[in-house]
Amino acid sequence: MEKVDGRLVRGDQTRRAVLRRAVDIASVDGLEGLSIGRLATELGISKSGLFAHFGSKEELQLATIRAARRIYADEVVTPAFAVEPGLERVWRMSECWLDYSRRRVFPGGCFFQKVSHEYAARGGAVHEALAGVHREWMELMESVVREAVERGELDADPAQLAFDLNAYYEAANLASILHDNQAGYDQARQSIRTRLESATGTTLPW
Amino acid sequence: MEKVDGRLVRGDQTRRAVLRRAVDIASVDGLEGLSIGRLATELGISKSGLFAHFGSKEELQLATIRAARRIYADEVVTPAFAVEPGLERVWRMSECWLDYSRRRVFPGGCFFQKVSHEYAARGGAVHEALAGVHREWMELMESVVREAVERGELDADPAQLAFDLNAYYEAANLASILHDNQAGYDQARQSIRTRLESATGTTLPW
DNA sequence: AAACAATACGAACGGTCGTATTATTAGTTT
DNA sequence: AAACTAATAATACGACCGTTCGTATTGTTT
Repeated sequence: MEKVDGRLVRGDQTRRAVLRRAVDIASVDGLEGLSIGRLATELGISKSGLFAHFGSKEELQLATIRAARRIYADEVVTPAFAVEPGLERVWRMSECWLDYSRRRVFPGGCFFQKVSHEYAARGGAVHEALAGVHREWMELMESVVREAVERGELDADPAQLAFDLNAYYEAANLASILHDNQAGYDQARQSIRTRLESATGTTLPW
Repeated sequence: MEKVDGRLVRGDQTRRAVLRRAVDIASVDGLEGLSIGRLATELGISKSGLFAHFGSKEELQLATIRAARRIYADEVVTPAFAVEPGLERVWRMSECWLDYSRRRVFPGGCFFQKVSHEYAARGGAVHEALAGVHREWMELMESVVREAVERGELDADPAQLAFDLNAYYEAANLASILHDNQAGYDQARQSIRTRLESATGTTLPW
């Protein structure tokens, strides 16, 4: 079944609703804390009916990761790619990331930071999926930086600068959740600006 | 009972063994994944006997945090304070931190990074304890940086530099666990060096 | 030796977990 | 309207969770 000329049918609607709730829960309580019974209760559906959509907890977790990745792409990557490649895009991506965290697109802050730490030291398919997303993201950042370098707008090692920027993002995200304030975002913004200005030799126009 | 002229007595020995194992488990599986039954089985003691030492799961978690804090102090703070205050100590603390992570003092990497993310978005005493340790650590870093600034060995905003350094540490720690390699440590070391050199105007002697 | 506290134990509690099996409802097709 | 299929629900299972209880063992104090 799945789809009928673009319209969603019953099963897929449910699946969507489940995953939308799942990413929110997991961003707060993790992919382990995401329990099938709880998810079903919160959505007002039966545990067994929900379970049938995924077949196993691990499949639910993997589907949740894919759903979160789509949201992340929409909220961070797409808007950054709306501006020209180069330094401006590097800056924009940083702004988008901090905004994505600050706006609490996921109520527990960045979904991937949360669950990556949860599964960092464990084996299994969930770990592999998260390691893959992390690699993918770092490579994306690196390529965005590299475009700026190739255009002569930045003098830096792309991998190194991507590492630094990502480190600022994550530190800000954790601090803001842990202490429930915004101070980390301002510090990160300042660090990003300083880091980019020292790699351009000029003052950023933003 | 507790102690007899410095010698540990039975109960305290058990408590120590429990907590030593608890920090290791929690660094991999979190403070939630740290279950009393599992802990007891691994140590070859009874679940109820172990439980009696703490009275509640939350108390066990809080005691585990305190135990981890002692280890962290021994492994990171104390060796850094063995050298003179100032720039050298800033550098040494960075080296100690990366080494603490790399040596896997806790098998899952930095205990506090792991469990801070676990409890960042939740309420309760465990969250408060972890937020407190985080604040304490950031203030310590800041004061170490400030000493270097006051001696004229560094030109920087202490809070800002502490934020950056801590961000590099944590990014390296996560990358190394998630991808099971050392690349993040080299990148962090490079970032720290560059950051400090740009704040001194000179080349670091290390 | 008697009394007392500290420590550890096994068994059991009510709950929740993920999962499997079986039944029922709803939607589409003929 | 009947037949078929996809989607949801009901029920049950064993495993493990944190916690409580009663009891045995050990060590200290009197």
